Amino acid sequence: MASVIRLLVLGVFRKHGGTTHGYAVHRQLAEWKVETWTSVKVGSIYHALKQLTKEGKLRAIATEESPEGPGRTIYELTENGEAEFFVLLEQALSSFDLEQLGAGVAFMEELRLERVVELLKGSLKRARKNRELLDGLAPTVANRSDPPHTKDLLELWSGHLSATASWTTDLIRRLEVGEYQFRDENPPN
Amino acid sequence: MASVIRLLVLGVFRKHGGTTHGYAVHRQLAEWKVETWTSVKVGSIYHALKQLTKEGKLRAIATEESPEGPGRTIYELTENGEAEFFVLLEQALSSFDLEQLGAGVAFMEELRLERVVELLKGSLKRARKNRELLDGLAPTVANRSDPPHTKDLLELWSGHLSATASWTTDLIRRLEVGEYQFRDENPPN
DNA sequence: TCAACGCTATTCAACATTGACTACCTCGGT
DNA sequence: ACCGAGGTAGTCAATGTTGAATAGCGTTGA
Repeated sequence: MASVIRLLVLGVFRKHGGTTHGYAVHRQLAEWKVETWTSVKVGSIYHALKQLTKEGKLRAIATEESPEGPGRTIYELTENGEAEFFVLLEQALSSFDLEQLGAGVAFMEELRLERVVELLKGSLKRARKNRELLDGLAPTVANRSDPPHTKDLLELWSGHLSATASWTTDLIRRLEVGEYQFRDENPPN
Repeated sequence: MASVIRLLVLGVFRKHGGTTHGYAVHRQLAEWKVETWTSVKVGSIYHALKQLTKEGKLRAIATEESPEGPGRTIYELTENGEAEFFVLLEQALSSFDLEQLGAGVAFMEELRLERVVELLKGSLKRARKNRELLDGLAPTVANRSDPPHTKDLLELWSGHLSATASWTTDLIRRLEVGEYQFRDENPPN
């Protein structure tokens, strides 16, 4: 699932009014400390730009000679790209993969609050189901002390899913008590 | 870090006496339920075999016409490959990445018990340090309720590291009370 | 008997990722 | 005046990943 970088790139384009260049994306992601909660690398940004362009989700509109340093290629978000953004966003918020889920949360206010809660509850359900699956597998594998220690490994993942689930639960609670301001809400007075 | 698949492949070779073919590796990994605790895919096995061969860590010794189905290429583990296995194994047991750590644990009895405990303690220390780093970053980022919600995302990772750390702590405890049988130990009587 | 399915065993092309490299500019210090 | 560090902006080749495709063989049930 390589869609994290694509979601991030498209999200930055929206935040920047639909028009930017690679380095600005880079700076924005750095400002957001994205390296701490994903494994995206700088090089991938430019690849994503090219790939998204090839797919008609971005359009290269100019090569600006920047005052400082080399010229930059300016891209523009297309309608197709907008659509892709929302597809990826919904996917991300439905996932229980750390990076995916994180990237989704970063842009969650682009959806309606109710929709976000709905998707997160789906993610939670899936995480729990997966956890039960792992726990259910445990009796079918060999002893904990026998290599390759599948039982131990299943527990490692189970614990990880558990941690994700409680974080998500907490986030849903905060969303439901209105701790986050969404565009379509009235501010509390 | 793509080394998980390489460690797994080399590990299967050792378990199979240093000589096997791709499909056997595939079956072994399936038997170990590796898909549940890593994201390795079948296709990657064959790539790893070729790459390791190019690097002199495996040697293609024959193309056997198998009784059922197509012919299989038999590979043999070289001395170079043995060395690589131990490098990757130590790396994996020092990591706090889920897949990496898991793959390391799967083959941990190839090292001495004391060494495994030492490496796991290192991993634990690194995980804790990383967690502190994330927690230390929290005050420097914007409000939890401001996009991209970096604070929330840092907490997600912090929780994840926490879960990994307690699993590792538990494993170390079990290792230290002798719940796992290592080759160089005397069986308890 | 024979079609459909699933197992055996691998290849391949398309796509993604990475890190190193290029190259240009500014600014502060010596 | 010149050097080095660091910011700006991106390319590229090597490497890795994925899913689909290929293709032969055995089994089973209609």
